[in-house]
Amino acid sequence: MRNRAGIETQERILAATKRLLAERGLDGVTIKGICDAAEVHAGSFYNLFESKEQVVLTAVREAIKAVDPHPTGIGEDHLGELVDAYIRFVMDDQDLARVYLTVAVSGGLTDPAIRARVLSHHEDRHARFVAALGRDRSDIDAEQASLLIDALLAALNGYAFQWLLDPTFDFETHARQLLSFG
Amino acid sequence: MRNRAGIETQERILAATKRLLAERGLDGVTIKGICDAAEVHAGSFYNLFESKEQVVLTAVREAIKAVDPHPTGIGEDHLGELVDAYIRFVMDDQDLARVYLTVAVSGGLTDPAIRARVLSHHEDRHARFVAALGRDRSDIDAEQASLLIDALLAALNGYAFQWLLDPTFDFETHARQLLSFG
DNA sequence: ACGGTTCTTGAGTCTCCACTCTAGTTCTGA
DNA sequence: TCAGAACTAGAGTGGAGACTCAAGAACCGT
Repeated sequence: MRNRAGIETQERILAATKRLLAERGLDGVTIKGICDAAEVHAGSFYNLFESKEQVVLTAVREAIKAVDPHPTGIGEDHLGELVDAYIRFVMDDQDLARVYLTVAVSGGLTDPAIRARVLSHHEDRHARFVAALGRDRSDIDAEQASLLIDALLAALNGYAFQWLLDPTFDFETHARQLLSFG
Repeated sequence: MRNRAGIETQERILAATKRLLAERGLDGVTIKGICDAAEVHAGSFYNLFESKEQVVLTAVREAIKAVDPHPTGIGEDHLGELVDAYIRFVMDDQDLARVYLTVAVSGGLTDPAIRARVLSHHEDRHARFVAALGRDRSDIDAEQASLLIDALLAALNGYAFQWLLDPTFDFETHARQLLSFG
């Protein structure tokens, strides 16, 4: 059983990990960095977490959960709502969004497990977007719809990446704009 | 003065560095990895290169040069030609393209110098694309043109990133498709 | 207020990395 | 061909990073 003090430091460590992940990316995070930021010594860290990997995975898992709060959710029957949901995710919890994007980007390139996860997540999203588009526009055939969604998601990802590099980039306006094409 | 043997080893080391950068990203590259891949010992490496940073920068510089062979080039007056040039860059020298993209992505997140470079390169490209669009379509005003190019470049970047994660992704077809929108 | 559990500390281990050094080998131009 | 320069091998250094450990301090149910 965990003491109140333990739970509190655990949360402090997790928060520090998220912040550092968002700031420095996967490889920029060190135990020393986390411990300094959380004002904790290495021994305490390892009393509360098994390994560096575990904190990072915990942080990432929370971020992924935040991207997709409702896998087959309500109120996302239309393309506009799906895009809105993504915009909201990015704007409402910017730190968590940065964690997700940073890890997807830096981890996707190097870690096969993360890459597989990112790609499969992309496929899921693609399917949902295509379904929504089909509902909105019955005049488009399946192949064309798939290509349109490819372009939409690519542009959303491109914007997200740009926002990662330049926090002043107006992600929301740009993302919303995309719906007026096609 | 450099011997023939030295020049050859130097090239082997540089080639290995590019391959590893493309495969593992900025942080995944180690001297040991490079030396193993190039079949060389650390002593030889440091006889031919000053530091790890130097080889990496050399590799990256070559990659950047390959992205933009003609900063104010001929035969790029139209949007289609600019997009074609980018597609050609990605398809013709895939390893170098991967180096560029990987470093832009993994370095852009962590290294302020690389980030600044990526962003300024993006701005340059944006300006050239907007100018080309203006030439093709005089009916579009400047602001609208800028937004359209934002979307086009974001989608191109998104596709490039997807191709990085999944080498079987058909970058060429998708990129070409983008021109039919807007 | 007592005893067992949980927390914290901080020095210490182990491994990996970038980089150095030296002694020996190969090249190359005169 | 031979001397000086360039190259290579491979052991070694110093530092950073992940993780451990033992001993004392704080916590908490009884």
